[in-house]
Formats: sequence, structure tokens, C-alpha cells
Amino acid sequence: MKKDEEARPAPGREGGSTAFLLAQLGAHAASRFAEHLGPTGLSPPQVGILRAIGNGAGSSQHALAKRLSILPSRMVVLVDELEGRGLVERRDNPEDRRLYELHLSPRGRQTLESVGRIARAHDEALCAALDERERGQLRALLLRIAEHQGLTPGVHPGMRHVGKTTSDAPQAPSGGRGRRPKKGPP
Amino acid sequence: MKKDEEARPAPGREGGSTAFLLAQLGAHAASRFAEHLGPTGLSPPQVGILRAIGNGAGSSQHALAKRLSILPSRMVVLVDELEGRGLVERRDNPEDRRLYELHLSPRGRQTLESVGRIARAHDEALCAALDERERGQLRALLLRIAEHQGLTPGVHPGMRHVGKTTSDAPQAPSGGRGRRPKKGPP
DNA sequence: TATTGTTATACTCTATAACTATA
DNA sequence: TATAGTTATAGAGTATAACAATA
Repeated sequence: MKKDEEARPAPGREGGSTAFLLAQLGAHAASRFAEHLGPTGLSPPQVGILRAIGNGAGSSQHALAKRLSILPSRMVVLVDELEGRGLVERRDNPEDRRLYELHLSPRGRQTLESVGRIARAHDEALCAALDERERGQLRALLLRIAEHQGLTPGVHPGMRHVGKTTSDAPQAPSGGRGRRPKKGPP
Repeated sequence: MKKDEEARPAPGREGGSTAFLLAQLGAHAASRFAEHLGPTGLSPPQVGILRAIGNGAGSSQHALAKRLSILPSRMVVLVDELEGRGLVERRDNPEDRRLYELHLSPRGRQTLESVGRIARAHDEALCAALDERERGQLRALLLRIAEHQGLTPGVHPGMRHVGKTTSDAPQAPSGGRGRRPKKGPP
């Protein structure tokens, strides 16, 4: 398979629009990061939780879930695992006994540093095609867009509710036969 | 909530690494595109299928699935729906009766053009923070990285196998109690 | 035997509702 | 009553195995 007659949109737009390139590279970056994370046994959302707690955002599970756009019901499971591995501590809050305060254990802090090294190596590998000046240019442009789009710095928006076939779509006049006959004999 | 003490990594890296910015903006772009797609009732993978068929990649479902990194078993369902809406046609291949040839119907071609308009509007909205010269710069930098990373032009890699907690991770010495007592009375 | 399309099944992630304890 | 944490459950995406028809 050498000759590749690819998707070829409008002239001057080979490789897709800027938006498509961002989505494509973003998915690639996320996927690779998750791979690099493999040896730690942590998922990307868990890394986000560790980072947020490390920055002092562990006042309660609910507040943390809201900040990271993780559902509270899922947060329970994620923190369960982090606590089970001894990376995160749940402490009772005497002033409001409904809340858990989340804290990093020494082991958790150590793991967070290790994740930081992984992230830097990942960033280096991803940007290997560019020199230092170009990386700075790219960062500046991406930051401008991110700010203009109202994205929260340091928070990955996840893939929540990525457009299911909402079925409020124009249905076809049903030109096909009722049931596909399972590719049977003619 | 005005004062935001965000994730603050290394100095000079406010807002996250370039890799993180790419993942963040990419997820945002994909999410917004899916939203814009709402009125058409199509999901992003289905748009990818329409585009690929429109570019002559409809020799068989299997080949198309491989090109787009969609599982053959999922391709069946996606094409089922496209066929049900009268956008795509499955034609028997007389030379190899195991294969289906996939073709766009006139309605499918019309839908593809409509999707193109949506994509252009989406791109415009996403890049609104940059002027024409800056958009060109950004596109060039992204293309360089995409090529260096070996990404197939025009093909979104999806989010396949995004690092499950592979459990080949260093398990904690089980410092916690066996079962969390459901936040009960002390 | 290998391949294409297909079905069935399992696991994960997302999302919602409901329940308990506390405020 | 309202909120934090939790559980249960349903829906969609991902992945694998197995099957029938065909090569």
C-alpha cells in the first residue's frame, strides 16, 4: 500500500481544516499520553485528579468533580482506586461532616512528580518536529485560541456528550427493504 | 467564583504543555463539531465514512473500516444507519460476492456538501481569535507535527484504547481498610 | 483455510436517578 | 429542603469471539 489517494478537500486545504487538524492531533496526543501513562497504572482522569489535589483543589469531592467536569458518581470510583493505591487520602471535615477533604499522600506526591516527568517526555516527543522558536509560536497561537474559546487552563474537557445521532434529523423516505438478509445466497 | 488559582505547572508553562494544549483544544474542537453536526443527525464517524466514500474509498466495508480505524463490527451499524437514511448504497460486487461496494446516493452527496459548509463555519468559529496570517502559521506548524507523528491526512484517530488502568501498575501495600463504610455515622 | 460481513457479548465511559447522612 | 457522597442502572463506544457465505 504505497500510493495513497487520500481525502482531498478544497485546494490549499490538504490535510484538512485547522479545526480538523487540531482534533486529529489532540486525539493523537491524548492517546499517546495515555500509553506513556501505562506503567503508572493511572488513567488520564486520575492524573487530572492528582494534579488538581496537588494544587490545593481537594476541598471536597464534589467541588473537584465540578472543576474537572467529571460526574460525581464517577469521581467516587476514581478516588476509590487512588485511595486504594495509597496515593490519595480522604479526611473527614469536622466543620461539615458531609464533605471529604482530599489530600495527596507522600506516595501520591511522588507519583505526581513521576507523572510530570512522563508528561515532559511526552511533550518533547510530540513536538520533536519543531525547533524551540517554532514551539513557542505554536504555544502562543494555541493559548490565544484556548482563551478565546473560554477553555479553563489545565482542564481537559473530556469527550462528554459527543453528538449522538440525535434523531431530530431528516429521516429518509425509507427507500430500503425492511430487513437486510444477512448477505445470504441470491 | 472570580479568583481562579488554577493548575500552575513550571514557570513559563502556564496553561499546560503544548501537548496538553493540543489535547485540550482537540477535544474541544471535536466536541463543538459534533454539536454543529446535530441538525444533520450524523455522528462524526458517519461523516468520516461519507467523506471517505465520496473520495472513492468505498470498495468494501472492510477496507473502509481499516482505513478509518473503525471496527468492522461497528462499521456494519454505522453503514446500516446511513443506508437507512438513503445516503449510502450497498451494491453487490459480481467479481467477489463477499464484498459490498459502498456508493453515495444523490441525497448522500447533497448531505456531504452540507456537512462541508458546517465544517467551514466550525473552522471559522474556532480560529476566530487569529488573523489570516496567523492561521496559516498555525496550520503549517500543525501539519509538520502531524506528518512527523505519522498521522494519516484526513483521518481522525478516534479515542481507541485510551489507557485503561492496565493494572500492570505497582499496587499499593493495601494501607486502607477493606471496605469504605458508606460515609456512615461515626 | 482465509476473508467479508454479521451477530453476540463483555467492558468501559457517560449520564441520570435514587438513596443515606448531614446541613 | 438542600447538598455531598454513594449506589444502581441505562446508553453509547470499544474490543473480541464466533458464525455463515464466499473465495
